Amino acid sequence: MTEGVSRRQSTLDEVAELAGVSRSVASRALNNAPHVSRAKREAVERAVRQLGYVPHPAARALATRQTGAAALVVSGEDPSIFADPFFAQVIVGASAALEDADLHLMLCLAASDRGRKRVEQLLRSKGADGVMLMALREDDPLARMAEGAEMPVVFGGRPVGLDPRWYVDVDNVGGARAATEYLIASGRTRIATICGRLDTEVGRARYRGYRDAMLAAGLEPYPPEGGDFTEPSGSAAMAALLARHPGLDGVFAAGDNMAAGALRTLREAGRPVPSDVAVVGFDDLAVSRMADPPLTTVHQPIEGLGREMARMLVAIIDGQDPTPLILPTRLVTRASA
Amino acid sequence: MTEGVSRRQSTLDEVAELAGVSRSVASRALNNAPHVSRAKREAVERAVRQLGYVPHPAARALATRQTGAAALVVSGEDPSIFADPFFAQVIVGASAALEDADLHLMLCLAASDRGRKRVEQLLRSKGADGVMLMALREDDPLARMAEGAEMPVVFGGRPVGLDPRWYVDVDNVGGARAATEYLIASGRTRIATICGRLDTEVGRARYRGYRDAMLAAGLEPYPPEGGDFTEPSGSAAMAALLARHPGLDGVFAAGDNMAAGALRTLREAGRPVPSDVAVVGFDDLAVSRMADPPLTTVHQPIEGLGREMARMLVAIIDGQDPTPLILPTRLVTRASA
DNA sequence: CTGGGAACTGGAAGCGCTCCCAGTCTTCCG
DNA sequence: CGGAAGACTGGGAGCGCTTCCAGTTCCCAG
Repeated sequence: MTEGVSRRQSTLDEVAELAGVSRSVASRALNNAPHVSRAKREAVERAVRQLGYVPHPAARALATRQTGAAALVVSGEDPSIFADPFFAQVIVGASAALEDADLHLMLCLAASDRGRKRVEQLLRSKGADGVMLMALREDDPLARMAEGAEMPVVFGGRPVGLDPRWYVDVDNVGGARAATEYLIASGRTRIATICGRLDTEVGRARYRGYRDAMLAAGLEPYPPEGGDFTEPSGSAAMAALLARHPGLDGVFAAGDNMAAGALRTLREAGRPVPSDVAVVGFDDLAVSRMADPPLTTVHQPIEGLGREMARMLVAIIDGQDPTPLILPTRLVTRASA
Repeated sequence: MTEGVSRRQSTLDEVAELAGVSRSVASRALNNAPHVSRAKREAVERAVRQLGYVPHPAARALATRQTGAAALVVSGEDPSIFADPFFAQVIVGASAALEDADLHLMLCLAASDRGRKRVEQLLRSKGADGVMLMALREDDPLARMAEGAEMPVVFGGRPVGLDPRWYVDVDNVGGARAATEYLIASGRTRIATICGRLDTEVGRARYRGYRDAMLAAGLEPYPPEGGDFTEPSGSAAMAALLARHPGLDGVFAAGDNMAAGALRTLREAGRPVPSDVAVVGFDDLAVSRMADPPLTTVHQPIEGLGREMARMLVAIIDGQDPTPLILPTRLVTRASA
């Protein structure tokens, strides 16, 4: 019961000595491996408690060649891309799943060259047991590094032009199609789109979904009006759209932040939503509920994305070979469309 | 030039052998320590490049007793508290500063008991070189753990009832006072407040600032109407306030999310902002710019908070003893007040 | 009572790196 | 030209843990 508060960090040797067993037995007891008699196991446990012993992670890592950590790397030249609440939710999910596997989470914001270099080091030095990779753009140097890495790598969202072995993605095409179809079903015919960066697979997939739905309904898809998933870019794109196609009566924005920006521009332009222009977003971020009017949007399981990525990674680390996963999306109708 | 792509991870011994030097020299060359002749240093560098050698972090950690990582732990029983974009910004700042010091970022969301246990292990096993601690509540078990830890600990925001040696905080009292004074200066007299959790120092400090300003102006401060920094809580608190004090003409909300909620309730209640009720928030999150009307709020340097925490931690790790830091806040006037 | 196997035990060899230290080689001053 | 300060060098002892393996002990069928 006497929680030891020894100054110096105690070692396994000390535990073994106090328990009157050899270091090997103590080690086995600790990792509850077989071949330890009940008596000694208990003696070791007692000693551990008495000494307040905690194994030294580095030593263990060195011996087992496992670090006990997984990395989540977020690519993007501007670190503020990470400020998008999207990532926070991914992290919540990933963190929970990693906790279940008793792995620590290392976070790498690979924005600068320096940051990328460090990620590369991490990959090559086996500084983690596995990596989750997010927000890759076309020709992202991180993709190549990851390919070469001898380490489990799970992609969050498919990277452009690559077909990785392990990834978790969201049904972007289906979601975008559903959103557009909803707009069409509500009687809109001049439906434009504000799309995300087209050098990302998300951006492309959502545009593809929009276009598919338009074509299927015999409508003319608008050319992509580009945003970068941020609120200001959505606002600007909406303004451009309004200037070019004043007669539009519907907008599918490939992200809620952009949709919020579009809403702001429409409000400022005196175009009531949804009576004049209907707007549908994508993501179902908190902002969609707080927007005015509340945003009809495509819900995607963001936390689930993080969770599944982590789970998949854990499975790979455990020697399994899970199959890629595509998470479903679903339309959430609110007031904006 | 031949980037080696050896399957197995190469070791320092191999580098040394290839360079024709001893392991010691190779090690010194790598860490550019003194006592290595120019020739050998170059030979080592060449060998490193040829082998694509990257030092093994665990081995290094074991030998140096330094892990090369710092942890950011966010406390809170509900992991979704972390979804607040506030933390994302803190992370961006901290990440950048840690990168400068070549430290990795470990993220711990200490929500469950299990999570807390893991943090404790981390603290006691020296699994990181230092820790940044955020969002502590009154009687947070994490505080005690941190006190006992023989590891540099920097607090982000002062914890309730403790006076830690190292912390970075934001001038919450001053910011809240400025916000309230602004409301007063604009002629409002019946100014209520929606405060944050009063079991956190932030919540208390902001209420104190509000109260100070009210008293100084000879006005009667309203009793704290409680929120928990989330949008729904702000909305609910506003509704309660409206029911209790229909005549109020100003509200200071101790957080932008809550302010956004208040705005929503006011809109739904048909109380125009700011003509009828003026609203000031705190945080200057993205939502404040996107709100309708755009929110007058107290800007706090969130990324700076993260950055300074990390810098302070690095300084401590380097053996210095920096003094606590209180970052300034400043009022940003927009349309809501 | 035996022999044989299963269950247990602890010595020892690493894991890959750092760093102390004793020894070697320069170099330069008196 | 002798010698010592000073710059280099590499051997070796760890850092704390896991794990292989040879040796012990124990139990039970024969």
